[in-house]
Amino acid sequence: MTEERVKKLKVRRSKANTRERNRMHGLNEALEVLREYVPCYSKTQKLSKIETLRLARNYISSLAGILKNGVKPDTITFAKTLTDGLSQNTMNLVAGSLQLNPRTLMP
DNA sequence: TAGGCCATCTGGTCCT
DNA sequence: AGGACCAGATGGCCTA
Repeated sequence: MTEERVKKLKVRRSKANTRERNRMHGLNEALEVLREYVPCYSKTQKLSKIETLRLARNYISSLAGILKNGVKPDTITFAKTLTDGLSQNTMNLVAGSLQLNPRTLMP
């Protein structure tokens, strides 16, 4: 491979890295917006990416259930649906935001 | 100190 | 040829 070719490939890789970085920043911005739409949003105690996605999924599921049945569940049932499959830490945050004792969400 | 989370780099694949 | 997207690897930081 000629020196010129190697140089060209390095430049191309460097540009690709920059684009990839920007792409991931865009993805993170979108995730940040999503964080604001799910319960227990906090600027100081941010949920992890995976927990944000799981909570969003549960939240959508809860809201869909309310629309389908036309009945609003009690707070504990609502909170249990929201925290299904989430970490203990996130459960505590959700419980706090709904002014519930975290113990009420224990399995 | 181990495990979780994250940012970044990288090579592969697909599309224009 | 070059850009977008993706998944794996790696190293740094934080916390239980």
